[in-house]
Amino acid sequence: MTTKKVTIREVAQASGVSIATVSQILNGKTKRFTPQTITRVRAARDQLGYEPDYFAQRMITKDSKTIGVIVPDITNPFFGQLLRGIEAVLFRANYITMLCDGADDRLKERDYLDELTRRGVDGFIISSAAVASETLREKQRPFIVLDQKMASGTADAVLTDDRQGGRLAAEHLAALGHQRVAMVLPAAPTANIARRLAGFQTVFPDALQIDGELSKQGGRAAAKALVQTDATAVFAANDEIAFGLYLGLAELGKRVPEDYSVIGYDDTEMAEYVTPQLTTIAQPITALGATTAEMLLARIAQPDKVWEERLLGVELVKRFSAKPL
Amino acid sequence: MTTKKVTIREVAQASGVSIATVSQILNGKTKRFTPQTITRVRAARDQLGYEPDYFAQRMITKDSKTIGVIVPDITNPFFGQLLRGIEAVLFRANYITMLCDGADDRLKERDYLDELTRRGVDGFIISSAAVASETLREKQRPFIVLDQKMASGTADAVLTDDRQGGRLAAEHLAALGHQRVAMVLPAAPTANIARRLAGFQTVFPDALQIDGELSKQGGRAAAKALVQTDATAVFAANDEIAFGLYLGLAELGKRVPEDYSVIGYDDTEMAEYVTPQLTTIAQPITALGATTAEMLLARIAQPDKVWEERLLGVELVKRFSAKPL
DNA sequence: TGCGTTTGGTAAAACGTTTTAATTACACGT
DNA sequence: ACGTGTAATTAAAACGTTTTACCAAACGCA
Repeated sequence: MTTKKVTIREVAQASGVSIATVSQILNGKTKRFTPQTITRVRAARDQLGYEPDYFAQRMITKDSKTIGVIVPDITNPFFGQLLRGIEAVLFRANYITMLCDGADDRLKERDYLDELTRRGVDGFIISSAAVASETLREKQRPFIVLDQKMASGTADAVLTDDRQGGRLAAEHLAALGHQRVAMVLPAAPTANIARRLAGFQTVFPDALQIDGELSKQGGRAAAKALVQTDATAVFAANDEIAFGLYLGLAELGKRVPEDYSVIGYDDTEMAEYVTPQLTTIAQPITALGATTAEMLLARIAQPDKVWEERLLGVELVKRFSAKPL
Repeated sequence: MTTKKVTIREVAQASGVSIATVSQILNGKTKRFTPQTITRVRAARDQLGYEPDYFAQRMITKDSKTIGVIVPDITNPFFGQLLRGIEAVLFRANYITMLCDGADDRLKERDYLDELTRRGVDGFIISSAAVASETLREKQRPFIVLDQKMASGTADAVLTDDRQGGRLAAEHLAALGHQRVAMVLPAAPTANIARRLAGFQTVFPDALQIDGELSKQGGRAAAKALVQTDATAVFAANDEIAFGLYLGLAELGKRVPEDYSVIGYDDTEMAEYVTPQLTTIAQPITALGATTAEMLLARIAQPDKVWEERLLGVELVKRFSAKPL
């Protein structure tokens, strides 16, 4: 706090021109100036170590070079990987990402939304179902919603083919000879989870549904309900639940895959490291993040272009948690 | 973008007072005004939906109510949990946290540091070893460094008792009858990892050291080196490595804990869900984050208080990945 | 009445930029 | 000598607050 800030005025002084000149030259509007002045100004800038004051700049040009990202649970490695993708492209475009962990708290997410708006973020990436699209729209900022289809034709969106993912899981189980199957998913599923279920039901119209939060704990608890049924295979709404199932089932003396085949969803890194290695539906997590960020940037650059919607594919990766009946 | 911003001037107009009055009242400096004007102003504020412009405010009062947090790898669940702790207390204090994923890239971390400084963050929480304390100091901002002891008496720090953690792991292994043991850790360990090693060597002065990055991949690769030795037990520098070891060992036809006892470090959530459940040294991860944030806030409130250093305890949690020889 | 003191409030400066319209200087053609 | 055009630069407004010093009116009191 000891060294005081060097201002544009001092640079102007040092190079013997007006502050308007300095501002323009340093912002690349170099057309109208003579080579000498240009070098003179730049030299002064370097020599004094001048950095334009961020807030003063923002007062004029209202953009902030900042994107707000809201995720529901930063503790879930899925979002860690997703953020990698988002953040990488944003950083390359010189944007700073403001990460907000909603912690599954609707109110908190709202607060964040308000505060970030006040702070003039240039756009939002919403990866949580908890924020309604109207709320978002009234903020009058570009936003893109991830993995959560909203009223279409009214916002950008990037989706993965959840329906296909659900079907893939079901088909694999069916091919393995399973007839009685269950899916564990939250009691109030978000749109994307619901689509996974729908896809699953394409093959198993009367699959059992077991309640379970989207977390390891949720899966662990769901195991108790599972063993009461006559199902021989489970489809977990995400990998975290599947991991929970592993433990919950073990606690009840059941083995995977001998007693229960289980299929996860996401293909998070850990899926490969768990025993037995988890058969799961792979989403291109990092690519998902990257694509999202790119689309938002495109929207910011060109606010009036037509709404775009992108669908990314998924695939089944067979490992060892599902076996023939 | 259609509705234009409502400014303090309009509020003043609406309540028939000057903008100075509005500003003061709305900032709680309510002492000098009559109850009626106060209510009148507040009413106008509410009625017009006035929100002070963030950037204009920041131009005057230089604080930004923002903390920059830099982590080396957001993909590692340890940092997810840590962030939970940090973010929760910051949010409660009305601070926004700007999360930056260093992605193990020194240069990127530097860039972030520069940019955040320019944007006037009120302080930094550094959880990565890659940024040097001098670099940090020259930013002239309060900062606190986590789990990484720097030149002491010159910055705040919160540490966990890594040395004790290392010793605990070693003692457990010794009690189980192991004599030949190894530790896997990065070739260029950071200060905290080095302390774990030192503690471990307290009991096993000539423990083998196997190179391995702090990731699942790192552990997986290290397994190959491990099986070349005559060690019967491994101490992994963190849980991620331990998980990697599980897989790597399995790929080589070895079983845990029958062939190798393994002990992890961190007690991340996953430790309980893996099979066999991982014996590990528990750090109070979320508390660690919370404490750090609190200390930084305290420093910001009172920049000249004496440097503080806090040491948090660790404990051994026995599960099933280490067994008697 | 006169005078210091409190009360309630405001004018104006300051924060550090960007941007627009104006100004100067000069060359050129007639 | 005079307009005309153009190239280089700048003065000044604007952005929306907070803060400080000052002011007028009312009050207390001998």
